[in-house]
Amino acid sequence: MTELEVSRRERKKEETKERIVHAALQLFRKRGVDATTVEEICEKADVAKGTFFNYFPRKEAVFGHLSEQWVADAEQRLGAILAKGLPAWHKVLDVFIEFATFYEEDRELSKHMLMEWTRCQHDPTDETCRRWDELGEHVVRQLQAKGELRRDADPASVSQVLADVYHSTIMIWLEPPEPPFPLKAEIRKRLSLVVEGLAPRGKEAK
Amino acid sequence: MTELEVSRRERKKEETKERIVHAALQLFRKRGVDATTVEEICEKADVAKGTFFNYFPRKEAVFGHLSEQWVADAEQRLGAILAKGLPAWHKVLDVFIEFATFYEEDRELSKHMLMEWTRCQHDPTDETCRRWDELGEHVVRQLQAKGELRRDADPASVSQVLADVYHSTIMIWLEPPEPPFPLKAEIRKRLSLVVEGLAPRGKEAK
DNA sequence: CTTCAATATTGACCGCAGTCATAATTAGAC
DNA sequence: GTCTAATTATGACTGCGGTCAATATTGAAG
Repeated sequence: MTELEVSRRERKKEETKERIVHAALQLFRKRGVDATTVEEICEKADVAKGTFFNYFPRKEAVFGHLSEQWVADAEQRLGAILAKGLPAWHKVLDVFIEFATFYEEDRELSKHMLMEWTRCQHDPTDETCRRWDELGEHVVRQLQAKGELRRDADPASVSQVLADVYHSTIMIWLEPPEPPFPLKAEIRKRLSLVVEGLAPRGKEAK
Repeated sequence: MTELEVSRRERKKEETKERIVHAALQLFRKRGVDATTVEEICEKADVAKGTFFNYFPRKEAVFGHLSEQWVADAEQRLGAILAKGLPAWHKVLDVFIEFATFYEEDRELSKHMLMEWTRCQHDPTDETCRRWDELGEHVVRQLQAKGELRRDADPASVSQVLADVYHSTIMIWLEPPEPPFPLKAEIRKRLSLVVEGLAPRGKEAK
């Protein structure tokens, strides 16, 4: 078992993980996250309870699997946009707006997903979040290079600020029983606010 | 029992609540939040376990008590600053910077406090958070009136963006084993970034 | 095929957050 | 004082997340 192709073990492992994720998401959607027990998930995935915790440290950690795909997709798209030499900020913004479609589909699920994301956000060992950070910094640096963002601002700070504003806008939108405002418009508004700047300009300044 | 002064009942209630909060915080600090059980808290506060949940819906809800004082203090100080007719943004910033001192003192505790805050943030029935929102909007409107912020920006959005950036900067600072950067400097940097604006100015713009 | 170390699975078990039916206090009415 | 309704306290109990020691499976080496 020294080949490049994955061993049977690896395949089975992947497959089991996939089964668990599928079962979990299905139940989460139907019954809600809190009302779903790990045992129910395991029953549906046909594994023992202990097995679940071999794959995920917490019940909610299954969301991490979604985040992975998420980030991979973002890397893909943003990379493509930046590769062209054109002004890119609006295109970048559009990608994030489009991602928001997912949140609009199942608000309950999205809430828990974002909470899990927040939880992992600052864990230095979380691979997915670190990739997200890398990506953000990369994008900001590129935008700076194109002259679309102030060059004197620290890329890490800027990208974190933008990501925080993005996520917290969604969180605010998710919590109340009914959506309080059109999500995508508000995201556009707030991110633009940060990028365009808040301080008064030219003649408006006193 | 129709007087203005609080009844014995009210007093006892307040006192019990206070006892529980004190016991909880003391144990949280010593043993850590997760390692402290509700029963331990109750033993120390000399009440039964059920009583705890008469006062707080969750173990972590005791932090809400701190948030109350917090917000009251902020209302006080920011009100005073805005009452003077002078330019106020830097003073406002200073208040938040000063508040950060608390977080620097007990990082473990602060982490849980902020998580609890985040949890309540979007609950429309949470009195404390609603007051915080009010305060934020009020401050932004005042700053707009003084010409220190763009007047065309929605006060609610702006204040939420600033609050989010503030809190998430602290969260990032709190999570790793050791502080990754000087907290206060970073808060100043990021909030200024938002307020001063990110887009390139004048000759730097292409 | 047998052996063996590494890896994966299992489910009985534990600890604790949170509930709830019952009991005790309170404060006012009479 | 007694009675009563409303409020507050209580702790036995439940359900579930998460652990872990025991068991089974795997794959390679001999």
